Amino acid sequence: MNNSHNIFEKNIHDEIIFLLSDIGNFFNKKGDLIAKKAGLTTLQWIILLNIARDPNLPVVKDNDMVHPGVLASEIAENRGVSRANISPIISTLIKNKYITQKDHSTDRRRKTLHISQKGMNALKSIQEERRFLNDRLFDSISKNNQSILVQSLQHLLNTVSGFPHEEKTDSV
Amino acid sequence: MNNSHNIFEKNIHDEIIFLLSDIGNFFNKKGDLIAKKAGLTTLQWIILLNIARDPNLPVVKDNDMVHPGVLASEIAENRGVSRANISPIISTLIKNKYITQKDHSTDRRRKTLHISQKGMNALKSIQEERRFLNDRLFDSISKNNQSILVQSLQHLLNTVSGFPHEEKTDSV
DNA sequence: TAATATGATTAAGCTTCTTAACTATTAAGT
DNA sequence: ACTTAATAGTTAAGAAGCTTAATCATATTA
Repeated sequence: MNNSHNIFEKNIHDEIIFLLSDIGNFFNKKGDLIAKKAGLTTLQWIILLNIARDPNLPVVKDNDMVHPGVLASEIAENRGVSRANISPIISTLIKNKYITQKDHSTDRRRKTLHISQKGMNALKSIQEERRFLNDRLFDSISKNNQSILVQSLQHLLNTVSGFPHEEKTDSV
Repeated sequence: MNNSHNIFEKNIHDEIIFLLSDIGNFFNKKGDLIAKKAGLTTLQWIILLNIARDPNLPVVKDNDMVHPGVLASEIAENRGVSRANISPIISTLIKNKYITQKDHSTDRRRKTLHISQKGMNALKSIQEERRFLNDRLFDSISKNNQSILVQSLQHLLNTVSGFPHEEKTDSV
């Protein structure tokens, strides 16, 4: 085997990053297939989950106490994408009756988003299939390692996204 | 707080999936910024790493013993994407002298890909910046948890990608 | 030899994402 | 109070990554 051109060292950090990138890509593609059965694209589905406040989503902020419903800008912030990216998808979801839009009570720039019964039904049908696949996926990873996984991933996401100013972080 | 519309249960598997998806997306975007400094898109960079055989990439197959260099179809398989997706990017990389292409010794359908000095230099400059960021990123995750992370992620990737026929898998 | 499979490419089109420009409304500064 | 800033949302134009289908050349197999 000729490895003379291989200047790279084995490095566990790089390895983890590449694994995360590949797995993320895979789930985004696989999500496509499942969501498509309910007539949604992956993004539409994720946005719908945000509006329905799925408790398993990594959430930056939950303003349910401040106002009922969800703002497009809050979804964009949670997803780490631009508002411009969310906007046309919201329009489609409204047009297809998965969600409704209301005027904010005091701030007329804002429009709050609310999931409809049809949207809820779509999420439920997707959820069933997902739950089945996911549970099988984690079958052979121990409970203990699953909880280490969650902690480490939350820590990584917090570090790379919203909180670059954090000086002290808990070790995991 | 009004949670009457929240029919979803807290579920660690869903939580992990969403975290993986978000983190994957983030790294793909962040990779963009770093790769761009070397004049590459994320995909170009990943493909270049495949051709240079970075040992940290999750690899399905390494055919270095079968033939020197890398085939476009091997890269597509490793990345889990179609050959059609890879093709124009290979052309660009050749045009920009990051890689070279040679005829396969015995099979004239095949074209083997080889990284050039310019390609190697680009990878080195990207690598430096990445190494610095990555090491900081994992600062507060213990060595032990890092190795659990690698094992679990490898297991997940193997399960979801190439090996759906596997009946028995090692517990991690 | 004929049918089939493999490797690579091209064309057309979809989804996700971006930045920039725009409107409307609210908040802040002086 | 009045001008300036920031915030919420939309739209337009375009880049990147992906797909399937069609095509061509070469290899394999039956």
